[in-house]
Amino acid sequence: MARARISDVAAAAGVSVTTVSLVMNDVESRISEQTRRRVREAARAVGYAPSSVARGLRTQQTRTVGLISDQIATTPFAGRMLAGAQDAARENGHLVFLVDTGGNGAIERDAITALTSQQVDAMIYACMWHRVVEAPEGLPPATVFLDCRPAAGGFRSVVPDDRAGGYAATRELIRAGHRRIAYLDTDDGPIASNLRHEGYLEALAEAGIPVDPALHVTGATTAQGGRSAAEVLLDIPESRRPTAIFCFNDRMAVGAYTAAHHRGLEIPRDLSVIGYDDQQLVAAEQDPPLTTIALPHYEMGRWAMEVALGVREEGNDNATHQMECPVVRRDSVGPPPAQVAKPNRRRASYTERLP
Amino acid sequence: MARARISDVAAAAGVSVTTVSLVMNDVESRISEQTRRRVREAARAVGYAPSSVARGLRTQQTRTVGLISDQIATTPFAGRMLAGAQDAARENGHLVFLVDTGGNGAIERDAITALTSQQVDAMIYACMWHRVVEAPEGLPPATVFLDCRPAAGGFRSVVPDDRAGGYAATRELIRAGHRRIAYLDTDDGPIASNLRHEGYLEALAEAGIPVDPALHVTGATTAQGGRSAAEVLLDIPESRRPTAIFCFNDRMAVGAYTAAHHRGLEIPRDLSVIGYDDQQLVAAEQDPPLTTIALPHYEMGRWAMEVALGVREEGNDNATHQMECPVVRRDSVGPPPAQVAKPNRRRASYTERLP
DNA sequence: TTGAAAGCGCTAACAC
DNA sequence: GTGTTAGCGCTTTCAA
Repeated sequence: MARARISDVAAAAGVSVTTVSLVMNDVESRISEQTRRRVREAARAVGYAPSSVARGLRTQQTRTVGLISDQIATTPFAGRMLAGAQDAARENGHLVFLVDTGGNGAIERDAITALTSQQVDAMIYACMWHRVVEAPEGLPPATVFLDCRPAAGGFRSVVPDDRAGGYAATRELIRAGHRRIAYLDTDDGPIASNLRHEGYLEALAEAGIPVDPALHVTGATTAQGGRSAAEVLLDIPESRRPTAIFCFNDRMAVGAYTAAHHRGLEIPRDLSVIGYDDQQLVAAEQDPPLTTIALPHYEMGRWAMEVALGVREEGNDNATHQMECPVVRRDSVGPPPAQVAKPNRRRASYTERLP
Repeated sequence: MARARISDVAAAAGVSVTTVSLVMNDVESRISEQTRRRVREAARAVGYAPSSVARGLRTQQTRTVGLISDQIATTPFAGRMLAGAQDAARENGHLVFLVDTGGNGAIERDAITALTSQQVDAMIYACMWHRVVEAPEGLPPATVFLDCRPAAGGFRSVVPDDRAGGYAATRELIRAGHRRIAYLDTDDGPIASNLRHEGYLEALAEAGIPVDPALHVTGATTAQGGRSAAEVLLDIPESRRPTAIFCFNDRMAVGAYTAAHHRGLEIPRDLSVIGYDDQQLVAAEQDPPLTTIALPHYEMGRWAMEVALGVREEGNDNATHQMECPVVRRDSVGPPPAQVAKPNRRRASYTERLP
């Protein structure tokens, strides 16, 4: 059976289409309560669902948003970001078109064309990790960049505050009593790498801890990469060896765990470790559960959508919004082992961050 | 500046809108090559992008698909499934509306209404793990169920062949020489749990291996759950202790690793382990990398989309399509340790499955 | 080989 | 309080 049209409802209720339209859209109250009821009943009776397509054509507003992302498939981060964007879209009565380009330029161009043809009300351009990107041609100027920043500016964008995150991670270790703190960095070149390093240096400087270049090592952003880099650190003679390692991400932190275990070092008794990302199914499942810095993916997704839909006022059309990365305390950070003497057996107990 | 309309192109090219429409849609070749060129040039000149909304209203085909899923945020599986669906949609010129309901019934109902109003050409109802579900009201009959099966039937659906997967996993261990093979199951009650168990029993029976109830243990589907359950298995006196463990999923297998390591058992020398899911950032990153059974998420996503769009013919509108779960060989399966005597130091080398 | 015109289902300006 | 009608931008039938 074919879709019911507004005229079917009008006929069934014995009114005009105008009346039906007015009732369905809750416009003014110039319609009598009795008529409203009759219309609504008729609509239900004929199984009427208004056509968003016809409405979109008429009003030139589709109540849809386009979300272009480079990779949803290969990173498990995507979920939270999409969830935030989705929730905000739903709360504002919008549906989202999701297009995953896999980083392919041709697909990206086609996606922009297709979404433009669909006359989406707003567009979001998302990356799955913090990056600086060339803004592709054809994006509407109101596009919001999510977890990335357009190289030439000109768009609103939201990214994590990696510098503050690096600072917070290092502060966390300093506060636990550490002075020989390593930064297990990556050489894969993400923009976050430098930013977190800056935060690390800032926290060190603030605490009056001299920088030891030997404590800055690098590796690939994998468990294996983290393990190799951690081994370099643990090879340092004990007097100068780090008592705590701040890892670029959770995966590398897992590698640091492995390296430590292979030398009989127990975490956090002999070595404190802090990660970054708060990656689901990774950070919390380690033994001991990994203290880490969370990327505010959900919040960034929500922010981007709200700004894109215009429900959140953001003054500058050309500004990058930085979002805080909170510390998630678990059990991989404790006080440093007692100097020179026997290792200190006391084990700090940290509790999981409350929601 | 406002969108260019088809009439703008017509005016610019000095032809009628009919001609422009015909050219833009590559209909017949009744238009002279010269006119075609003129039209295309004019379209480019005025920056014309046809309105899918107007076209959708006219043709009653929107070239959009609705994909409703219960959870994209909380499982890292989603990505591959979405990627498969996306790719198939794109290849067929369709855009996908993604709605994540978080399992909330009210949101689900609203989503179905919204997608119906958008007049999507097809609909997919996806779960993030293999389940039997109550089909919600209002789904079009042509909806395809992805990674789940409607309890009452009546829809096409695609799910992983968990029974065959359990069989394959167990076969893999039998072929490596094991006879005392445990099934580290879950008591969280997913439908896959029983199916994989059936496959396990079938492989055992086929090989003439008697079933030892002590080798069937259960736990929560987490690393911690896997660890506790594995400890029960490893507490069994060595003569009857399993030499291989088939784990319900990769996370539980990680727990089995931990339990083994805490007893000084080396994998795969002293104990072989096989997982399920081939979960990214988990299976491959273990030490040693975990041999596992892959869930065909990408393929299922693609299958569902192709069937939904009608580009793949599937006879029965009421049939459940089962998809193979391939073995992914890594390094956690080897021959059983030599009986009674000293452990066999030989270590089997398996190579990663080629793409 | 090309064009005129109807109409997809809805909203909103205007008339009553 | 309610109804008539034009028109959103396109496709497609029919006529030339």
